[in-house]
Amino acid sequence: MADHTADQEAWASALHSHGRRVTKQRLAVLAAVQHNPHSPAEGILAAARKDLPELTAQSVYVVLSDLTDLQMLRRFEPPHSPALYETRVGDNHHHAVCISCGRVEDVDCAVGHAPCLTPHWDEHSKPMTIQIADVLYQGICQDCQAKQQLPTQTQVTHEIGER
Amino acid sequence: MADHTADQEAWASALHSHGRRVTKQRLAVLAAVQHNPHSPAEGILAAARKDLPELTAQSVYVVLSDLTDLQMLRRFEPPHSPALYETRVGDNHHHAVCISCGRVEDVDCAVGHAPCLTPHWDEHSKPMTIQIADVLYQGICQDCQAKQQLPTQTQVTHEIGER
DNA sequence: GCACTTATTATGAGTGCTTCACAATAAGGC
DNA sequence: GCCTTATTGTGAAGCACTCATAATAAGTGC
Repeated sequence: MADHTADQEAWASALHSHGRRVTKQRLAVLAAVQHNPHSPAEGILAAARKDLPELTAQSVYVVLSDLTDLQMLRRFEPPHSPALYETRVGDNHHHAVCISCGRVEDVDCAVGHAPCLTPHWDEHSKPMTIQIADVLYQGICQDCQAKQQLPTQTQVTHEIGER
Repeated sequence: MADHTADQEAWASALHSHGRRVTKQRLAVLAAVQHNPHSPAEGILAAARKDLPELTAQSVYVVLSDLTDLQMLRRFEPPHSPALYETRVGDNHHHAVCISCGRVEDVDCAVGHAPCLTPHWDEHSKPMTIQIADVLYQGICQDCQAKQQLPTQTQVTHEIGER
């Protein structure tokens, strides 16, 4: 696995290069996102508080937004879910979400750089200059598929569900 | 353009076939979405109230959710924006949003049926059975591009902006 | 056409996620 | 170590949406 100290130093220099101060709150948030990819703000807060109990939810929101703007974090908003954050940035990868349990998996970008797809404009629309193409895959994960096979009486489908 | 009466009759029979009653509220919402594609619930409410002033916001939310579940409407959730609705369903088309003004354009599906893309799973992730691939294109529309050329002193960029 | 049953809508309050305004704190340059 | 200003904490507010319940009206049978 990655070396904690190395991560911290890399983050510190990245923060410096963006003119940001290196605070324990920012480092705690970055470490929490690193170790809990695809987590919502609330989950980041809980994880970061293990190292820094006095951290507040509002600080987490501020830090997450700022670091996302700086491209040090990436925000991802699945339908019917709060925003999720990850440290994997700059590779334009995509996401697959399970419509049954909400689990998120990374999917490599087929092309490897943005935009990875070129739109086919229909005749009535005005073309835009595309910068990014985000692909959201929706399906059923292996675990949920297995659960759906068994239950004849039990019927324990969707834990979070699509609502 | 489309014939209003024909639309109404088509919607009425579709509602019947789903076991729903044909109410003026549902027809007003459908007509409002038809004439204002990519509008949020609030916009649908405003449009529908021109025909049906006593319609309430809560009813619009209920009707939109129900019709979306029935696949008579499609819901689309751009980042930092409330959900948008459209009557174009069943063709798995995609969307392009302008990051400057928020304008939305339809983009035909590259392949024409869902899923239109097959993910390349990275070695650490557990593959899912994919049912839908939604592509979200983000870029700058022609109008905003034109605005960004001119202003040297004026600097009137982003009206809604990415925040 | 008229009453009746039940889906649908209106009313009003409430929830989750996120942001805002301002005061308290602390990072980094001198 | 001190000072300036970014950053964080505190408390409240906002938006989009949902929930619970009562009032209304669509569609059915007579």
